[in-house]
Parts: sequence; C-alpha cells; structure tokens
Amino acid sequence: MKNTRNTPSKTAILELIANSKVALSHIEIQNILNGLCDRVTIYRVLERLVNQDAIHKIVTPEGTVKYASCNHKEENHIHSHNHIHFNCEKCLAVTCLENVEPSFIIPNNYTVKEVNFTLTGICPDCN
Amino acid sequence: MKNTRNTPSKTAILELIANSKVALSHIEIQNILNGLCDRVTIYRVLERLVNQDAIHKIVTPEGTVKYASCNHKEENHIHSHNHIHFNCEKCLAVTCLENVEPSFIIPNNYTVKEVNFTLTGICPDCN
DNA sequence: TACTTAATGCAACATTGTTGCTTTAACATT
DNA sequence: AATGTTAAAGCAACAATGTTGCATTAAGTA
Repeated sequence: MKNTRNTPSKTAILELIANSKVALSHIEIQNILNGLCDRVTIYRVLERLVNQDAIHKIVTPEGTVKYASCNHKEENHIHSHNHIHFNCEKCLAVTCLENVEPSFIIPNNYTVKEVNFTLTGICPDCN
Repeated sequence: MKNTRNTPSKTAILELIANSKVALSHIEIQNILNGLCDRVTIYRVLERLVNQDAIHKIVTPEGTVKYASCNHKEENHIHSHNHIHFNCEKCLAVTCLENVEPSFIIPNNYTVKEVNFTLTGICPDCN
C-alpha cells in the first residue's frame, strides 16, 4: 500500500468519527469541522480512511451516506463490516449493533461476499 | 387517498418495472423510455408508484437507487418489502430473493419497523 | 361536451460527489 | 537543521442526481 501521511484534516476527521456514537454524514462532518479544511478534502480523507479500513461507509435505506469507525476489529479474524446497522427514524441516528449476526438461508448457486443489514425503527434513546 | 390517473408515462414505467427481472434505476428507465416523457416526470411517476405500493425503492450498498415491482403481495398479509435483495457485483443486477427471510436477535429496547437486507456477491447467471 | 384538477413539460435551482491542476506541507534522508 | 520527494490540500470547474414553481395539457367524471 502506498504510504499515507498524518495531516491535521485526517486526524480531526478520524477523531471525530471515532468519538461519535453514531455514524456521521459528509455534511455533518463538514459542519462540525467548520472550515478547518475544504469540502473536497473531506471527501478525499473519507475515501482514504475507508481504504485503510479505519472507518466504514454505510448507506441508509433512504440513501444517505454515513461513516462510522471500525472499533469492532477482532484479533485473528478477517475484519468484517457485516454487522447490523440500526437506523432510528426519529433521531435519524445510525448506529452499529456489534455482536448481532443475522442468519439466513440462500440458494446455493449464489456466492455471497458481503452482507448489508439495516434495521429501521426507534432506538432505545427515543423509546 | 387522492385519486390517481392512468397516463401513458405511468403505464409505460410500471410495465417496464413489472416486466424486468432486475431492479431498474432512474437513468436506466430514462434511457429505455428514450424521450417518451420528461426526466422530472419519471421522478414523479416513480414517487407516485412507490406511494401506491405498486413498486418499491431499493438503495444498494453503493448508494444507487433502484426500483422493483411488488409481485410478492400476499393475501391477508401486510404488504412487506422486507425481503432480501441480491446485488451482483459482476452484472450489477439487483434482484429480490422472495421467500428468503433473515432471522436475527436484537436487544429488546429497540423497536424494529423495517428490515433492509442486501447481499452482495455473484448471482447464478454470472457464476 | 364541458369541467375539474392530476399530471406533464420546462426552466431553474439544490445537493452531493468528482476531476484537474497548482500549491503546500509531511516525513524520510542527508 | 536543511533538503528533496511526493502525498495531501485548496480552489475552480464540472457532473450526476434529485427538487421546486408554474404554466399548460389531458384523464376521468358529471
């Protein structure tokens, strides 16, 4: 992998996402950073962080793109983003439900490489 | 519900989606219709059809919005869109896997209203 | 046939993401 | 500490996708 540099933008964005309980959208990050760096830089930093597996990208059923940290890395395991995401329709928060694995049966002529599972409803905070 | 009219645009778009094995994006519909109606009309017809539960909207994990028909309506059942979608990374086709129900366990302080489950991989045709 | 208003077409705008290119600065090497 | 390499940032322009307002058209009804 090409080597990568630690810039203030990257550090700030990674920290922001790491410290957030909920997944953040590009516009949310932009608003919080409040001019720290260019809009395009945010896109490029996010892309870089995704490639480095430092964060992961989530698309909600409504089509909003959000980013969350990958603090569920398990030793000796293939890093997996295949966990459930919960999408609260009240506060719009998207959270990762760690340790919840969906099970399903699929015809064997399909090859499954990635699992995306999002539940929409009301989160504990709004309930 | 407000009454709705059968226009050539609506008929054409609904037929297109109904006859397609795979989910179609706005741009695909636009290209197939080839000037039959305005771009905006397609957006509005799709919105109407979704509201009428004639079609349903799918957002792929890549963020592409697609539309598929609802031919899985069951008598005496609440109409459910909560089935699995399969997303082929080779031919990019998105299909509904009818009769496949994922199971999962979720903490009981969550209220689940909608389930979105998309598998990405290789479909039988490409395998 | 005439009437009502849902639906269309068109233009303009909004949002979100991308690309090219120059400049800046991270970090390895000396 | 100074220098060199090049990753990353900034800026401007563009592209794709979706939305809104408003005048016009036409579907379904009376």
